Amino acid sequence: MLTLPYEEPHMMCEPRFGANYPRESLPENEDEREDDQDENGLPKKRGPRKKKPGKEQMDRAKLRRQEANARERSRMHGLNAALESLRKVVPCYSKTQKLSKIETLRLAKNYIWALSETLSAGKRPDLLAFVQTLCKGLSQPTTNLVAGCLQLNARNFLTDHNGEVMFSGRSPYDAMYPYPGSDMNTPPGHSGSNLDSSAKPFRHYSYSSAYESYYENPSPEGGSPHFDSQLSPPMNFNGIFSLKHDDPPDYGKSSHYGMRYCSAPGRTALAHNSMYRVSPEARFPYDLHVRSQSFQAQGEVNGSFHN
DNA sequence: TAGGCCATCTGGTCCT
DNA sequence: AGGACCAGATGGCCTA
Repeated sequence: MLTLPYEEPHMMCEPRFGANYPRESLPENEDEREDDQDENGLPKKRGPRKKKPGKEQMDRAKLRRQEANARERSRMHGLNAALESLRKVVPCYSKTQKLSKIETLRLAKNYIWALSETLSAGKRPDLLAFVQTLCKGLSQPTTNLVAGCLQLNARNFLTDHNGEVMFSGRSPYDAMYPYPGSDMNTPPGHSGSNLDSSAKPFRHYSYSSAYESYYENPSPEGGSPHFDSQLSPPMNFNGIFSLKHDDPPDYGKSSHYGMRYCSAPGRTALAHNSMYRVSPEARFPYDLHVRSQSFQAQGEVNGSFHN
């Protein structure tokens, strides 16, 4: 049903008028419309003539419409807030380069799916498959973003001359985002940061701790992992590359891709299982071919999902 | 400049 | 009757 909107443009509280109707082309007053024709110029059907609303009803209708608009705005703001919180728990969160709404939903769906697959498989997942699942159906830029996260993180994932995984120190993001209530493995001089956190919007992703908790306490009695952080999903993959040896001098400059940071209060218990203090062979939840694999991840992901 | 994304307005529908 | 939810329409902003 097409009816004229209630408000005149000058009556609108909002700067913009919902422009379904080209108001300039409409008569100023509904009374001025041709009574014998409908909006298509066709003769109107006869019937009981509608009683014209009085001024009081019109005012009331205006008020109700304005209230409905305000409610709708508020509802959409709530929806956006929920979406923003969702952005924070999917990989590659950035304050500065936000995923679009649709991409956020897609990535979240893929993320849940990938994690579910991992859990149901009950074994260490394959990185590439995980990333491919993560990127399924995403746009090219978002795929690049996700794959870029991996690639950047992989720069900090080192192996020694035997091909063994080396863990050294904190990740740049540990330095950038001081871990609340924890100085675990904090080398002297690493507690602070000379980097402006506002310029490092991406959160550090941690995969291992939650994963370890899950697999080290397989029985329900053993207690489920404490994922009591609002912003931390149960499991994150990107963080597997967050291990650091040397900070690249251009770290954070050459790319804004980053890693998830599980730093919310309440994560301390998990942090004691952190990747930084475990043997990679014994604890690291991932296949250790990730280094070579990850460097081709972006291309393979792109190839897999965008052809 | 075209296209993508977004906020907003709006009327319709459903539910309480 | 009124609120929540939804989808369509439109214009603004930004970027390639």
